[in-house]
Amino acid sequence: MKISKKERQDKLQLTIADNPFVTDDDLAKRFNVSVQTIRLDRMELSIPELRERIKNVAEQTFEDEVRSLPIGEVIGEIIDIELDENAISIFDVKEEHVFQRNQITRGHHLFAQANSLAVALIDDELALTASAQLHFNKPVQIGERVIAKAKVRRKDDRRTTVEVRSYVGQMLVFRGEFDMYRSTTQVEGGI
Amino acid sequence: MKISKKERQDKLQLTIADNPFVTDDDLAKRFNVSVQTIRLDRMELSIPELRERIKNVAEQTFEDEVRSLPIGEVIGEIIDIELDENAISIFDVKEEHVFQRNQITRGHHLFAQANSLAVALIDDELALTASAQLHFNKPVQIGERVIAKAKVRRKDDRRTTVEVRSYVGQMLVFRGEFDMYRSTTQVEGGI
DNA sequence: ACTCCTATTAGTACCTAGTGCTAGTAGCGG
DNA sequence: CCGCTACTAGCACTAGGTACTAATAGGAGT
Repeated sequence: MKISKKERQDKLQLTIADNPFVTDDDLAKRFNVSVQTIRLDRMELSIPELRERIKNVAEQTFEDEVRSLPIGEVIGEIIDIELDENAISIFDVKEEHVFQRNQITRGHHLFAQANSLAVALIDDELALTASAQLHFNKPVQIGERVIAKAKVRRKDDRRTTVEVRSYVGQMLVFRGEFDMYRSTTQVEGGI
Repeated sequence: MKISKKERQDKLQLTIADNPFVTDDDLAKRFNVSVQTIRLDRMELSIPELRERIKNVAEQTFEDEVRSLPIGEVIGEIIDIELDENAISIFDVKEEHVFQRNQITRGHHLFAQANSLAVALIDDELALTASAQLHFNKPVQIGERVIAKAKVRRKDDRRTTVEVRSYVGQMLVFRGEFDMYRSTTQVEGGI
């Protein structure tokens, strides 16, 4: 009971896509053909050998790691800061920051840029966000550069209120007001 | 100019951790020793061979993919969902989620968990956050498990309001109210 | 000085999962 | 019967190893 070449190659493609870890030998047994036939099939379909497939999978994740880990402590790049007064950071929206289906920046990246800028702005050992009001005014697309401008609005002995406005070009895309604890007095809440 | 065995093995470990794709040959040249020495080192340190290392990286991501892709783009893991009603997700706080200096979870991760849960809850093609009020009630430490519970509060023809409460054990650590756009009508703002 | 020990190097046979190449066969259409 | 496609078989070779044996250099201890 043999299946056609076309059919076998279709199934071969699906099988490898589903599990890149199968050897030619496995495939030969699965489809009741010789190893050589499998190799001819792979060649016709331009499917690389097992080791290359595995390496590709590994390299993908490795790149993702180096791309997302150096978040360091501030999201975006601070280009200007005067402690307890104001600060500016830029954040370039890349592929990993957007929803796949519509290429719109995921909200937590805009929040992260604004919030980490607010934290950096506080001239204190420890600054924690107690609460925040956020407004997402305009979707940000992949490839756009977001410039966040933070200003200290109010300050008393325990709290600081920071307002952050984020722009793409002249357009206000995000606005947030962050109520921040400072650490000199003992903290009872906040992040 | 030779370095000690101990020092070489320490550096070897770092080198491989940094880049699992190096061959014994590369390493031998880098440390000016023979390939055999590298192999003895790897054996003493129980470091598997190149192919195994690559395979491990690939298998990890492959597992991660099946685990995280079907859920799509949610931060944390959804354990229960009733569309347009309520949803629950869990998020385990690891090293990469905290401030280095105090081991407290960075706010945007709590926001991301809550916000992506709110997005997932909306039974619509496209859901964007328009605005949000956040309250960070208690710092979350590394190693803790955050359980976010989302409930739809109000719903009209264009907007849905979702409330998310996040707990560590019995303790409320975060509360957020998300005002969400739905896509059926054209969007004018929001993320 | 001689021995023991560790570190290192060298070399061989073998393994897997292949590539690249040549050659041969089976079945079918015209 | 010729030609074509599909398939199979075998050999040499490759990378990046494992597993093993053997040799050598240098120092510590006696």
